[in-house]
Amino acid sequence: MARRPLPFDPIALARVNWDERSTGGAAMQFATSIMRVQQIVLSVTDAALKPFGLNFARFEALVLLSFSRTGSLPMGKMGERLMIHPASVTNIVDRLEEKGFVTRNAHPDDGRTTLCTLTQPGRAIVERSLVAVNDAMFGLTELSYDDLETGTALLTKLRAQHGDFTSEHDVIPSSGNS
Amino acid sequence: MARRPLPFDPIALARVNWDERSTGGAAMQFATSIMRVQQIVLSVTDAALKPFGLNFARFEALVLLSFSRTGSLPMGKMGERLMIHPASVTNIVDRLEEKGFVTRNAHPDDGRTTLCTLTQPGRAIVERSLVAVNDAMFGLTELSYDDLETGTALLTKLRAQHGDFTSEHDVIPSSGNS
DNA sequence: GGCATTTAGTTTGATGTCCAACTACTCCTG
DNA sequence: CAGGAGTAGTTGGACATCAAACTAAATGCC
Repeated sequence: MARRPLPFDPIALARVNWDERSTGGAAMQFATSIMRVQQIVLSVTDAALKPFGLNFARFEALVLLSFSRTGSLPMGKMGERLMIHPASVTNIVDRLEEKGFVTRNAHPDDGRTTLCTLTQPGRAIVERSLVAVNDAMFGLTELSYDDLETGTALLTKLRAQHGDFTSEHDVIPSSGNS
Repeated sequence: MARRPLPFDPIALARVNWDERSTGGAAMQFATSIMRVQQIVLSVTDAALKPFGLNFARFEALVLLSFSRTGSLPMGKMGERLMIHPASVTNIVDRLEEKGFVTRNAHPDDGRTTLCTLTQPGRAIVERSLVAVNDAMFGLTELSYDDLETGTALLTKLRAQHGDFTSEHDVIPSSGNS
C-alpha cells in the first residue's frame, strides 16, 4: 500500500461522527483499530520474512514445529494450535514442503493422520527467520513492555470470551512442550 | 471455523516456548493476539451483516458515505479514509452498486474523478445495519469502556508510528464533517 | 498551445483464507 | 465382525486483498 500519511486520524474522525449518531463508538473505534493494526503487523512481518520465502502463516507453522520435542506434529494439531482452518494447514504445509522445510510422514499408529516434520533446512530457516521477525517487531513496536503486556491481556480476555480456550488453567497445558 | 475451545491458550503457550529460545516474546504474543482478535472481530461483524448482504468492508464504506454531508465522496477519498487499496474500493463499490446502495456519478469539475453516492435504500440499510453491528460488538466486547479506550490508545500509538497519520493534530481535520 | 508528468480509477493476475463436499481410515455398537 | 458415526486431510469453489499494468483526464512547464 504505502500511502503517505493523512493529516489526521481517519479512525478517530469516524469515532467522532459515530458518536454523533449512535452508541458504541468506543467499541467501533477499537474494532477498526484492530483491523488496521493487524494489517500493519502482517505487512511488516511478511516483509521481514520475504527473503526466506516465508510469510507470517508459514513462519508460525515452522516455529510451532520447532517448539515440539520431535520437530513433528499431526496436521490437525497444527491447525488447532495456530487456530486456522484445516484447508489452510494443507496449503501452508504444501508450500513448506515445496521449499523443503518440512516433510509429510504417515502416522505410525493412525492411518488417517499425516505428520508434518521439520527438516534440517527447515530448522536452519527457523533460526534465521526468527531473528528477522524479532528485529521487525522491535522496529514496529516501540511500545513499552508494559504496553505490550497490557494490550495482550486485553486481547486475551476477548479471545477467552469468544471461546478460543477454556480459561480454567490460565496458560500451560498439563505436560511441558510438544 | 467454529472449533471447540482448547483447554489452554495456544498463544500463551507459544510465548512460554518463545521466551525459552529468544527475546521479543512480549511483542510476538501481542502480534499473534492481534491477528487472532482481528479474525474474531471480523467474523462476528460479518455474521451480523450477512442478513443485509454486507460485509465489514462494505459496511464501513456505506457508513463513511453516510457521514459525509452530501452522502457522496470521490472513490479515492474513500480509499484514503478507509485505508484500503484503490482496487479494493473499486471492488467494494461494484458490489454496493449491484445491490443498489450506491451509484457512481461523474465529478462535475474533474473528469478523472468518480463520485460514489449513497442512494435512499443505501441510507436505509446503513441505519439498520448500524444497529446490528452495534449489538454484535457489544456481544463481543464485554470489555469495559476503559479497556476499550486503553486498547484503542495503544493501537493508535502504533498506527501513528507506522505512518497512518501525522500526529500533529491528534484527531480532527480542519472542517467538520465530509 | 503542445507535450511530459501526475492523478483517478479499472483491469488483470497472484495470494491466501474459508467453506462444503469428498475420500480414507478408525472407532464404537449391536 | 459388519455397519454407522466420527475424524483426518484434501480438493474445488467463492471471495477478498493487493500489486502492477493500463486508460483517461488534468496539470504544469517551456
